[in-house]
Amino acid sequence: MTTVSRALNGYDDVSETTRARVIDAAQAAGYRPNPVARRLALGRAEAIGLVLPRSVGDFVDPFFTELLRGMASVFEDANLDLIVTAAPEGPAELRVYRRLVEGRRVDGLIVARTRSHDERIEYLLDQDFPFVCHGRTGSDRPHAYLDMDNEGGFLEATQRLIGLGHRRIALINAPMNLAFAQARLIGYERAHADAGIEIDRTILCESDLNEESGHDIANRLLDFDEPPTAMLCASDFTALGVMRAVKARGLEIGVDVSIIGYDDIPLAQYADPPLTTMHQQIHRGGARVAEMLLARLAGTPPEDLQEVWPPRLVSRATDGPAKPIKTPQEFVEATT
Amino acid sequence: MTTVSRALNGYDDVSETTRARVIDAAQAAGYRPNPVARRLALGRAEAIGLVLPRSVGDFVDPFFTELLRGMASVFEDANLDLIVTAAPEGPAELRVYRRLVEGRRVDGLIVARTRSHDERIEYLLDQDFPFVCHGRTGSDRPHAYLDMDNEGGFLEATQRLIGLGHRRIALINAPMNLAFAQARLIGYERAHADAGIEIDRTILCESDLNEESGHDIANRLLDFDEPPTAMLCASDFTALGVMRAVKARGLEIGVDVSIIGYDDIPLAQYADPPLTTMHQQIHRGGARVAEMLLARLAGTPPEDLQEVWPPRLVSRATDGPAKPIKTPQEFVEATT
DNA sequence: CTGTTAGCGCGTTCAT
DNA sequence: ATGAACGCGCTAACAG
Repeated sequence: MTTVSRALNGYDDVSETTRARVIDAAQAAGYRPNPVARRLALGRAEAIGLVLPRSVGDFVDPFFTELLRGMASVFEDANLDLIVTAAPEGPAELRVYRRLVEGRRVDGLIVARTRSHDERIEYLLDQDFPFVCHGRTGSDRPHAYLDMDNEGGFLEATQRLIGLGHRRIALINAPMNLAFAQARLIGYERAHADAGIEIDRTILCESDLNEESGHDIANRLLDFDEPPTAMLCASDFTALGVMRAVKARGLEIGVDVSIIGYDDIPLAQYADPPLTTMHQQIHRGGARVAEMLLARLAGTPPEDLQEVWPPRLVSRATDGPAKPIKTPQEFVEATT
Repeated sequence: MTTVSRALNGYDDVSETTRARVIDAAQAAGYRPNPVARRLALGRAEAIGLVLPRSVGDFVDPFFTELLRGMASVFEDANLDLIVTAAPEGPAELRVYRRLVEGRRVDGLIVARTRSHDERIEYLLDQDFPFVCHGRTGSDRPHAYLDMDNEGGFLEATQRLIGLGHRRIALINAPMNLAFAQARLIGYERAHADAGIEIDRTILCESDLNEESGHDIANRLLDFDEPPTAMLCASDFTALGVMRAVKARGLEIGVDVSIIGYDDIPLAQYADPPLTTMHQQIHRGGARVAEMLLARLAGTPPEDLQEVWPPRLVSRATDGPAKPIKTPQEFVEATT
């Protein structure tokens, strides 16, 4: 019985012939070690947890399935179960984390949708519990994360618009409690600072990451005396809403108003006109986060598990050169 | 020690005062029963499995997150872990099921995206393993399921189009190996039979449930000598692709061509024009499936766990009366 | 009503 | 290189 365990778990103090014999016998008898007994003996849960966050407009977020799929196969290969729970933001959320951690139900956690001040992360750090974030957070204590370079992405997108001559670029950001929203604002600001352009704070907005919200905000912006000539959106869904508002006013997208989205959802390339946006590899990101957690559990210090992936600008047809702004003088000339 | 277990697990052979004392002490000491030890003693996994299927165009499926969320809270309240894995269709998929079932990693399973002939279901029935399907399948052996009434939904949608005077209604269905695709075809056929309308099989198509596929199929249909006056789509994404193709030809949606989608994705109401489609409550469905599995584990026979929910037609602006078909005679009169 | 004892099925010391 | 005995932390059967 002992030998069986040692053979199956690949110990080196068992002869190869014996091992082969054991494996054959196990195969023939259809024997599978009971994972629960194994877990009790080892004192490990052999499971990883992921808590699905619920925030506004989350239905529109096709990412979690993709993220899950990316992670699932990695964990499966490592013989770890992936346990998924759900919790709304707030005290209930932390209770779920406590149950998982203090109930020793999981050996590690993936924290998704990080917030700039994130109590979940502070809690896990306090408990010295292994985890990897998908996204960054404000905490200065070392921890593992994989994040997209939101700052760089918005820097690039903003620079592109500035390069096209735009000077009034609205930012339709995500809710500012989300860490990536802050990063994006910084990228946006940096591009302006580098170009020596002053930002009009009245055209900085927060959206709920869905179509309707983008539509409403765009309408508000277009009502301004001096509306923005370009709008930089936090998600493609937001951008689609913006496009709808712009079209409804008879303005031409990419000519009268330039629009850039974020995420590169499959629909983006089929929008009318096709949407310029930033692409990121969700599936591969999920797999990588899982691998990082494996490394963390194997002892790699968190400082060595910090990655930032660049998004890729996908240039399509919703952005174009800024219309030269007419001076009052020119305006008179043009209309007479 | 025994008393502790009995008190905490709510047995009735322990005095209330003792129970209170035990609970207080447990609270004070921060004691949490070790779930792994409990599982070993009970011989249960206290976990439920869900295998994410991967098929064509799945990225566009925003449902799984919603479905997961619906299930997760129910299982959490029942102290069951929800274990999520992923597998592509095929032999690998069945291996994942085997690992879960034969490795005693879960007490029950949710089977999503059922196929008309579904080996997963046959396997689970053979093993006499508890499970609930989200969707139906061709098996005649009794098993638990929650399904949307796809047949009724497409019956209703088709009847609506027929009522509007349409006689050439294209069906842009999902891949026919999926059970719901077959049900939808039947609903479509029944509506035609009831109205005494012959179906032209050349306008029956299969799409990949995404925008691009809908676009391509619509273009093919519109090239016909006698193109359909209405198109019934398997998903809203498909319908959006159809709309794009129709618009590109300068045809007016809801006038020249009527379109009905399926799913009522959030974007549907903001499409141009707003999309008529069928709505279903994914989140509540997920919760219900979870409850049904709980009942199944508690001993309810599968025959008593079969539910079919009606989808709801959401009438918006992509469908309208069929243009009266001109006879050659009328055509001559109209053009002279 | 409550305490004692055995056993769930592994992994792992310690002998051999 | 292998086998015997113990323990992981809990629940359940059995006494008291």
